[in-house]
Amino acid sequence: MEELFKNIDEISKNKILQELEAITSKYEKNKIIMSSVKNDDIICLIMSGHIQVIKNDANGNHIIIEDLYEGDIFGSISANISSNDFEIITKEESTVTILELDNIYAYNNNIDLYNTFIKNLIKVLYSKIKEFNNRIEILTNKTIRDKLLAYFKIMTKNNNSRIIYLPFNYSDLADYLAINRSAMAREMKTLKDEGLIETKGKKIKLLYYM
Amino acid sequence: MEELFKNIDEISKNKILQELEAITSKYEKNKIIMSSVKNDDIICLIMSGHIQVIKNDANGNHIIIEDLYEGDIFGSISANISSNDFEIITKEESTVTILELDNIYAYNNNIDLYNTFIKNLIKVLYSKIKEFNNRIEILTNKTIRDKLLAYFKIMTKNNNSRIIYLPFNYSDLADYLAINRSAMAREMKTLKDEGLIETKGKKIKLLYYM
DNA sequence: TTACTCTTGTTGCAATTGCAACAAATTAAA
DNA sequence: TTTAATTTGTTGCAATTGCAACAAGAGTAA
Repeated sequence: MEELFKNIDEISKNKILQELEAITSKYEKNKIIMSSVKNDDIICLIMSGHIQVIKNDANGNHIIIEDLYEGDIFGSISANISSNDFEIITKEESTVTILELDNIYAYNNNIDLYNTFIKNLIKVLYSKIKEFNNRIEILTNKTIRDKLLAYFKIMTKNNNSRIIYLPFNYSDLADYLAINRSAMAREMKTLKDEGLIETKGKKIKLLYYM
Repeated sequence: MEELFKNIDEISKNKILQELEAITSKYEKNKIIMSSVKNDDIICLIMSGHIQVIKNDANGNHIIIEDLYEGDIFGSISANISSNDFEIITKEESTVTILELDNIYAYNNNIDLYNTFIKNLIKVLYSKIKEFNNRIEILTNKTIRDKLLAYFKIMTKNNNSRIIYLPFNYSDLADYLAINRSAMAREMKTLKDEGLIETKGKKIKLLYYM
């Protein structure tokens, strides 16, 4: 079960969702999600599936802002997601639940249950912040090489292993790092030639010390 | 009063801080803050002053990760802040309070007070996420021009005005956008020459429609 | 197997950016 | 006010990156 409902049984979970007037929707693969919620301050929780938040800019760049799986959240959070050039796309059939923050604040029944839920929510928000911090650390590097190395470093730290299994293909990785795919491929080759990494498909082995 | 203690009077605030075993420290201007807290999951709240989280990389780049004022939070949040190349620097004399998440979870007295505090905390975390989302939107642009325009767009949205007062100098702005200062100055000149903006010191007036 | 689609590797070239260095302007301090 | 320190503007040049185009490879479905 997702982190947000940790230590909460199925019945209580449904009760909370109902009392918070949560809206759950199911989407087929490769569909663009449109929110019908007017309120800006919402939390969208992925109950199942795989979703990406994408930014398409005027130059035809296709950037992966977030790559999300079960238990992850995203928001209208970015006041920007409502903007034209953002898209939320299902990469697999997915189920999404939308919670309005105002309802969460207003909620007052069932103190014990509420407390558990709220604490879980804080954990979820906190880890989102951590994740974004990592993302920012990567993106603030000026060169492609440094972005790649920063990405490797964070993956290594998260998985406690010097062998990285990319969660997406190289084209998507470039979109995630906001760099040009072929320029990235060129730099990957340099890293290999210098003996810093070895790759086999989506498996990358780091050969240097950090 | 900061958002975190909204609707909480001074006495109750101190009570909460005490019960959460919060540690408050005061720092002179231009000091590097070192945390003595071992725990990774902490929330550092700026009670007063001005603080920057800085990343210095091997190439001598000096990046402003966060620019923070009273009421803002930062964390060891980035698992990276403990890392060598991160620095937390006071730009003015500042007071910082460190809260451990575990203590917040464990807290159980005084339900009403706790509830108010927790809801405030959720708001604070949520707005941090929004802020980071904006930051990521800016940083994922490939060109300096697009980074500047994205920055202007967000500033315009936040302040609901097409006149922007930069919160820092141009050198720091470049560090914040993770771009080279002189290359940024060059691009600013181009924007001016094209009649898209007018500047006077730290005041920037947008002349185009979005 | 064959045909088709999607992903990856590679390359030359143009555009953008970083870097360094210095002058001009502004701000702060004595 | 005078001096010193910091910030801003500018430029040429080198390095990096984006872009486009295409070949090679991998994966899928018929």
